[in-house]
Amino acid sequence: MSTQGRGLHGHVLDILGPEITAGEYPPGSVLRTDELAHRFDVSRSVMREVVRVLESMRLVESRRRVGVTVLPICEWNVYDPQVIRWRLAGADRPRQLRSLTVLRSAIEPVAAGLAARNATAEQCAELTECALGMVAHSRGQQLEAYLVHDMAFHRVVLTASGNEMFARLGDVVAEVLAGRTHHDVMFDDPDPAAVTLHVQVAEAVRERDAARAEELTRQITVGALQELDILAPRVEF
Amino acid sequence: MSTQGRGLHGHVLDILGPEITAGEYPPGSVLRTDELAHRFDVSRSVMREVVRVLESMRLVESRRRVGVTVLPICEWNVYDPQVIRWRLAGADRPRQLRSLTVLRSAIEPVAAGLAARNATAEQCAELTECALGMVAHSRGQQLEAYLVHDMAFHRVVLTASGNEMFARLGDVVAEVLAGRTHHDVMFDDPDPAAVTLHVQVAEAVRERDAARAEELTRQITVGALQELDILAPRVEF
DNA sequence: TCTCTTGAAAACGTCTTACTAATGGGCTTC
DNA sequence: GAAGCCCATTAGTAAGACGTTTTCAAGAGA
Repeated sequence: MSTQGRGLHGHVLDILGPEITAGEYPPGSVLRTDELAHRFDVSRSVMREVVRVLESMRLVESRRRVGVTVLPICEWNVYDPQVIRWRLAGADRPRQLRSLTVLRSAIEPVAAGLAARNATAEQCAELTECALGMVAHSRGQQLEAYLVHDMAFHRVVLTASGNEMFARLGDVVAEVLAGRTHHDVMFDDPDPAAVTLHVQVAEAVRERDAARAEELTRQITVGALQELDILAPRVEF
Repeated sequence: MSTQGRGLHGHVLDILGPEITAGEYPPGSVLRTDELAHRFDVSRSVMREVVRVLESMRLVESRRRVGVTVLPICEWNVYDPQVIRWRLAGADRPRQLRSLTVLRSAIEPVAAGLAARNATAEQCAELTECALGMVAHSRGQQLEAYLVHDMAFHRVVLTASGNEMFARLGDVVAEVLAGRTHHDVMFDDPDPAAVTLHVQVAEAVRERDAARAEELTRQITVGALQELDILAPRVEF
C-alpha cells in the first residue's frame, strides 16, 4: 500500500524516500538532480517534482550550484504519514515504533476523555461494537480479526474526540497496532487485561465519564509501552 | 517568515496554499493546472511542482482528465508545519489555535515527565535560565521579552523529552505562544501563577521528579486552555 | 605572500513545445 | 433503457534551450 503508485513520479518517490529515511545518505550528502534522473531513467521534470516533494517533507534541501542536500533527522517532518510509513518499513523501525508508542501514550488518554464528552450516540455504539468484536476474537489464534477491531476502536476514539489533530493520528495508531501484530513477536492471544480495558473504555465513554475513560486508556497505553520494553528494551532512551 | 520565498515555485505556493487552507475552494472544487499557470503567470512546469507539493500535503489530488481536486479537511496533513502556519495566518485561526492548544495539553505534560528522566545537565540549566528569564520579564509590559523565554522554555522541555515526535512540536508550540501574545487579547502582564508553575517545572526536572514535572505542566496547559475558553469560547467543541 | 577582484563553471530554475496516456461523458447501437 | 464504443479533455512525460545564482579558483595588485 504505497501512497501513490500512480505515475513515474510516485514510483521514484517510493524508492528514493525510503532510501533517505533509512539513512542511506548521511545528512549533508549531496545528490544531483541530473544524476538521479539518469539513475531512475526519468526526465528531469519528473525528478524535479520528486525533489520538490522531498523538500516539502524537509528531507532534503535544494540549492543552486550545490545540489540536493540531505537534511539531518531533526529537520524532517516526522508527522508526515508518508515519512512515518517509510521509516516503519525501514531500518529504524524499532526506534520509530517506540516514539510513536510514546506519542500514543500522551494523546490517546486525553482523546478518550474528550470522546467521553463529545462522542455522538452513533460513535458510542461503534465503540461498543468494536470492543465486543475484540472480545469475540481474543482467543484462539484470531489475531487478524482482533487487530481489525482494535484498530477500529482506537480510530473511533480519536475521531470522537472532536479534535482534528487527534483524529488525524488514527492512521498512525493503526499502523503501530498492525506493526505489533505482523512484524513483531506477538503472544498467541492478546492480553486479557487489555481486552477488558477496551470494553471498560467503551462503557466510560457511553456513560460520559471523561475521567474514567482517560484513566483506563492511560492503562492501555502504559501496557503498550511495557510490552515494547519487554520485546525491544532500550532501543533509545 | 514564509517557508521559501526562494523561487517562483515558493511564491505561488505561498499564495495558493493559504487560499486552499482558508477554505476559499470548497472540498471537491476542481482547479486546472493550465488555468493556475496562467493566473500566476508561470510555466506549467512550475505549476506542476506546486501541485505536487500540495498533493503531498493531501490538500489536493490530481487526476487525469479531471484536474486538481481540493480535498476535504479530514484528508489534510494537519501536522505539516507549513499547513499549520497557513491556517494560523488565515480565517480559521481560532479553530486551529484551539486544536493546537488541546494537543499541547496532551503532549507537554508527558514530555515534561520524560524530560525529568532524560534531560542533560545542560538542558536543566537552560530550563532554569528560561524560567528565570520569564520571572524577570513578568511585570511591566515586557511581553515580548517574556514571550522569548516562554517559547524557549517549552522548546527545551520538548527537546529534552528525548522523543523526536515531541521535539518536533517545538515550533508549533512556539507559534501558538507567539499567536497568543501578538494576535489575541492578552492581559497586560502574564498570569503570575503560570510564571511560578514554570519555575517549579524547571525545579522538578532538575530534581528528576517526573511525576511532579508532569503534573505541574498539566496545570500550565490547563491554564492555557481555560484562557482560550475565556477569550474565544466555544469556537468548536 | 596575502588579499581582493573578477570571471567562469556548475547546478538548479524556468520556459517552451511536443507528444503520450488515461478517463469521463456523450453518442451510438442493440 | 442498457451496454459498449469513441472522442474530447486534462494531466503525465520528455527533451532541450536558456536564465540565474552561487561557489570557487585564477589572476592582478599591494
